[in-house]
Amino acid sequence: MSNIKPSLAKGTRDFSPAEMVRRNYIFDTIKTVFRKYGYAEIQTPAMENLQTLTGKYGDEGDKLIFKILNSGDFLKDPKKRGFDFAAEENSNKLTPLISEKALRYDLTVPFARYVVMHQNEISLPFKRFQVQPVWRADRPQRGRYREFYQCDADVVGSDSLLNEAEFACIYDEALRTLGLRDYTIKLNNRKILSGIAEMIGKPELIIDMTVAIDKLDKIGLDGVSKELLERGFSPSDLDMLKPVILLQGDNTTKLDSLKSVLSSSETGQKGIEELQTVLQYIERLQPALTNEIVELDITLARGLNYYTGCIFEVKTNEVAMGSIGGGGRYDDLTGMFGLKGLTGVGISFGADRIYDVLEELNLFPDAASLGTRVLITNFDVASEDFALPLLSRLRQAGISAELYPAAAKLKKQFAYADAKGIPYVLIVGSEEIQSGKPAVKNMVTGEQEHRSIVELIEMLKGD
RNA sequence: GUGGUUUUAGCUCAGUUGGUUAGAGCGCCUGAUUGUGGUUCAGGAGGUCGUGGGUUCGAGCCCCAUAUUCCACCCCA
Repeated sequence: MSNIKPSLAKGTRDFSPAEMVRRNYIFDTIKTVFRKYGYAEIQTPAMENLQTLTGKYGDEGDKLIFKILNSGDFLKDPKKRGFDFAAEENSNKLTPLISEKALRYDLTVPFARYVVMHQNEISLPFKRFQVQPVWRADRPQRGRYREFYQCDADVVGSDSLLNEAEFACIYDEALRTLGLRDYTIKLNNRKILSGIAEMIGKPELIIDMTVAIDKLDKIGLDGVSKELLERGFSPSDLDMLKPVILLQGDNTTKLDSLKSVLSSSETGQKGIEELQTVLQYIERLQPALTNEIVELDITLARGLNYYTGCIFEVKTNEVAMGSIGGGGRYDDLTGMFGLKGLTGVGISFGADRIYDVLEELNLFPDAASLGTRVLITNFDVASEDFALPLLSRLRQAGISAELYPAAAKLKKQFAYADAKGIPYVLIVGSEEIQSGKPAVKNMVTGEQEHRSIVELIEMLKGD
């Protein structure tokens, strides 16, 4: 066995016990809110058939899918089919011959596959949530990993805009429960963007238009104008676009101005109506949300091309960080798997980014109450004999307890408790065994006193 | 995929134009304290300088390749 230096695969991370406590706190909070709104959890495999995933995320996305090499002699198949290694310029045509499986790239496409495969068992509307890792062969950066967790909630088979409104509430409730105080839930509608493109008379350039104006807060109006010109828009198009992009005021004001600007576009009007309905629903569900936190943002485009209606994006205003969540409606979610006419709408929380935000704002609750509550020190065989039944009694009472596994020096045992953040240490030496009252030391205050076992259990339970 | 950047002790980082034996803080271990952590004091261990080549009398420092970290694009959670 050669001496290999241990290292992590690029863009992946280990999670220590302390980190897991915090990550689970985030996951549990989000899951609890999902359940509260009627979403049920599912899981799908880490790997899917490559065919299931390719072509769903665009050319860029396909490149970022982690493929799994076939087992055995994976070159056998291309050889048998007469694959001409010398003639092919790149490996694209070889890929399907040597790889049949890939790691999931997101949770939405596997969910669509799930719905189609289980259509006879599920009843519509079907509301599911899913918290699992996804993998992307992207170049890692801060807040950007090759393995990261998505927390998705989607509903299929309901075109009601109540779903959209409830997602805004879910975002609000989860983020508020996690301790965030200043965040914005941005809302837009793909139909409005289509309407704008129609208005200019260049509906075919909608993707180019949205990609460019999505960058407004990043590169400013001048940057956006420059990019629009590069992408095939004329200066007169820009004159028509500018007032729309720079729309100011509260949500009602924005919608009113859009109504007149997009009066010629049926699609645009539809989008405005949808947003109005969503905002009305939110107002009745959670009046504090409207205008305070939910903000209509025409420049919000999001990369995914399959959104057809409402689009969400959530940003925190307390820390400089990319979006911590996003989502939207996609008509015909399952069409790619042969099940037509099913509409879906969903959102996603970026748990890894939320972690960074909570850490920066110091919002994680004290982890001390979650680990071992009490450590029993170990002197010798006699003290072990006394400690073992006590250990069981403590655990039966629901108290997380440990006996130090060796008769090490007390100094070492105390240092262990200290390093692990265990708040109480029991000392059971010969005196304590005789009296039946262990000494209990509070590691925070340093106080130490003798307690009967009954008193001890009461104290540790109540605390 | 494009351009830059980082890598030296367990961790965070110094290290002069290329020149003896590569340093600090924190952490770790031992003792002061045979029944007491966190504070204090004394002592100690720990480094193929990311990896592989090259230049040189001599390389942590210069050159090439490669991996890795972080950053800006592209894109995205």
